[in-house]
Amino acid sequence: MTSARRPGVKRVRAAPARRAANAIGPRARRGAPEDTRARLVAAAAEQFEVSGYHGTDSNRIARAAGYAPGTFYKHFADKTEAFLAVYEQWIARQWDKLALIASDHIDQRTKAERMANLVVAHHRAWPGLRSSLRELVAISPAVRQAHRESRRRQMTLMAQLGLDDASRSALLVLQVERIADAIADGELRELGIPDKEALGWLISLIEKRLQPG
Amino acid sequence: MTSARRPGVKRVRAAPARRAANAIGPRARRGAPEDTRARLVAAAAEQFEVSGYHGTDSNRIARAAGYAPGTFYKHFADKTEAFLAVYEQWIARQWDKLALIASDHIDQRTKAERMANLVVAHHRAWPGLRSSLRELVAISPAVRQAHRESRRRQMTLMAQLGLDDASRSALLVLQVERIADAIADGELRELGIPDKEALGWLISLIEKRLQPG
Amino acid sequence: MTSARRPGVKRVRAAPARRAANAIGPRARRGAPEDTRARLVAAAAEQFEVSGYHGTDSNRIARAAGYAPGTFYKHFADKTEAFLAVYEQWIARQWDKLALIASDHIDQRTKAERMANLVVAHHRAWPGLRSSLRELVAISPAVRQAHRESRRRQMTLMAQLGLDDASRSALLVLQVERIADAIADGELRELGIPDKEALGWLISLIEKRLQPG
Amino acid sequence: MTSARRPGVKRVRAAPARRAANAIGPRARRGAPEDTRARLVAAAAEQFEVSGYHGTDSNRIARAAGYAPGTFYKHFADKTEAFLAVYEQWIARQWDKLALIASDHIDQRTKAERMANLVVAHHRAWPGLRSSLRELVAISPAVRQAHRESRRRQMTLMAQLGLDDASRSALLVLQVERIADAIADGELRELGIPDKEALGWLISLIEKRLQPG
DNA sequence: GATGAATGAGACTTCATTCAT
DNA sequence: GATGAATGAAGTCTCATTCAT
Repeated sequence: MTSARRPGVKRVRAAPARRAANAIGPRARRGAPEDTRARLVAAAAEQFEVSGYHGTDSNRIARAAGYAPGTFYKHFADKTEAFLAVYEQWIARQWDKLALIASDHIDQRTKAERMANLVVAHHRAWPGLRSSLRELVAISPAVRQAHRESRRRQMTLMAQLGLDDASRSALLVLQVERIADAIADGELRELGIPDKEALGWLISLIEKRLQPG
Repeated sequence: MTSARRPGVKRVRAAPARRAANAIGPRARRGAPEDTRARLVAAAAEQFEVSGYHGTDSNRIARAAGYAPGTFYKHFADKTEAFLAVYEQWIARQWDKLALIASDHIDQRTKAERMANLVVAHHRAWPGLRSSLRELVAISPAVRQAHRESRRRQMTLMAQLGLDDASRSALLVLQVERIADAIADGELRELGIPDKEALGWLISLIEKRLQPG
Repeated sequence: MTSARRPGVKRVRAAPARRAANAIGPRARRGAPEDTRARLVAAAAEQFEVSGYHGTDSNRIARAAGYAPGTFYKHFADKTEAFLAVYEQWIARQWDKLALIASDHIDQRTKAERMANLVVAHHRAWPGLRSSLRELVAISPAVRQAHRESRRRQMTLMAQLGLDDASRSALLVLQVERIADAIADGELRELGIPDKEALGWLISLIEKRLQPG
Repeated sequence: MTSARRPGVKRVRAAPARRAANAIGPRARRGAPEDTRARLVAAAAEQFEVSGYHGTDSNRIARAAGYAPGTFYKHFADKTEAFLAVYEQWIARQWDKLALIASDHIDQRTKAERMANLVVAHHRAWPGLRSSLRELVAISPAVRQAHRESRRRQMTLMAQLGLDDASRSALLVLQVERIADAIADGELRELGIPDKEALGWLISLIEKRLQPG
């Protein structure tokens, strides 16, 4: 499941795919704009994941989604906006699932386990996306702002999950995110720490916060 | 009917101007290659820090160092190689200072404080560099490998500082680095955690590891 | 202390001017890709002819055809590919005309005369192209291979023209080509041999082959 | 002895050879200027042969000869001049040997054989050089002029060898050169004509001219 | 005479973005 | 709404040539 990355910073991409009508993705149907947009976002997510933000070009995203280059710009003002859309979908999906687990009637320990596993799986599936996000947060004001807003929403959600101490919640979010990234990147493994150990650490962090007290 | 040809094979180039019109940096002195390289590395560090890896171009680095574009490529095979050089210098400087503190005859608490402050200061001074590094580690095999090797050297150093548990040392390095990044990025501040608190956390992490036991 | 960053990821590009200031060729019409390609090939042929392969740059070819630099690379992977296209068109045109003459109901002598004149005229019109071709055949595997394949097709054509002895046909092709080149280059003239004499030689070479027996 | 060529027009050269003191060739001794020049010419011949005129850079020639880049320009005004020097040496050597054979007291047939073999061997040893020459003759006035002068000298030599019909001598030179090139290039082989047959043709061409009659 | 660090014009190529159809 | 041909600024890298030492 580890995604293929381009071998260097130098462009070495999948061959430009010069198919007949240069159709790359599934044949696009003329249809509801939301569908088109959804297909574009999905294609963008995949391309960003595989090649990174800078290694992905908007024409390829469009083609991968089954559209022509122009269509991309009918739905996004520019490439950054597409990245933002991808990020928002990514994070929304994670929090939807987290909320679902939170609302389950199971014991705190199991909840913590499921949450930790969910987050780690989510990060592991999109390491390239995560890494592009971190870079863009540092470099693009638009992405940075979106990131902040997303964080704020997370805080609200955590409050709804019953965590009243904002400062500690913040710390939790940050720690969980960072550790999940490290697991996904394989950094911990390389340092001799088995994923299981790191996961255990994650679980206990979450559990501690879940139990009011 | 014989077609006109260009006057010769010689490309008529303007004689290398005494002083480039678009020179940006300080006048370059002709000198030892190490000096030139050092100036280029310094300029590259600054440019990468300010504009990120992808936002920096090699010509600008050269000009900022006071040289012409070609000079850059006399010292680095490509932009990645220059980034690597910057990274290596960055990390070497940090660890030199850390080693110095470690060898000081002061109590553990003070040592931990100084170390934490040093690392945080170092990260705070170069947040853009850090962020580019993280992206390149994810995308460029060359950078990833260099990063790994650097980590291995750090482990060796930590062992020399008297930390015998490799696994825990690894965890320490990772945690410290991540927290320092978070402080430098302002992520913690944004989440309502004052830098001071995070710094305190860092110090206690280090201190715990310093005291054998 | 947070360092200044560039305003965004978006590279602020000037909007594509309605009509490029440095447009050289005729106004390009948006149209069928084949037309664009044809114009590019024609422009490339002219440029290669005038300045030689190494003296021609792809941007100039594009501009001469009435397009922007990028358009060139929509149609050719690189400069070599463009050269190949030019060569193929060049040779196809010659052989089309030769086949036409061959199918004429005229006596052998007249046929030989027309063929010789045609070939010489064709070489005389493109001496620079011929000379670049010879260099590239020696240096570029791609061009060399194309050249060989073209030769093979010529052999087939000659067989269709009624020449059954392959080895002698081969010799004929080579001799004709070489002599035509020499006439076009003016080498023979410089050595005191009038073009007419060389042409006569060419004609008799062809005539001898045309008459079975 | 067939020389390796670069795989395409795209630069793919032997690795830049970053040896310690970037010495590539034999250690150069400070000595008579003629020796230095001779070494440079020899190195240039080899480089041009292997990489072609445009694929060879003057710095590499200098290094290959054991000198620094600047030294190259102490001996040649530019790259073309170096190529000219190589060409002149190449042709002088051939004609020296031809003159030697001519003055031998052997029968005409043996003379013709030796001459043909000599010329073919000479061309076979330097196909890359020949091919660069042909291109430069077409493109560079300086090389073209040198080529013409060399031809004129050849005519004089042929007259001294006892060939009084200038026009026929000219034709002989041209034919011999062209056929030798074709053999060296492997063009005839590719067309199914064994080198031996072509060589036989060459011999009889020469023999016919040698015998006054 | 030799050195070699430095030069800088310019070649090739990419890709985000536009707009006429 | 979709298309896709076209755009052109800009980035990476090369190499013939110079000149201070």
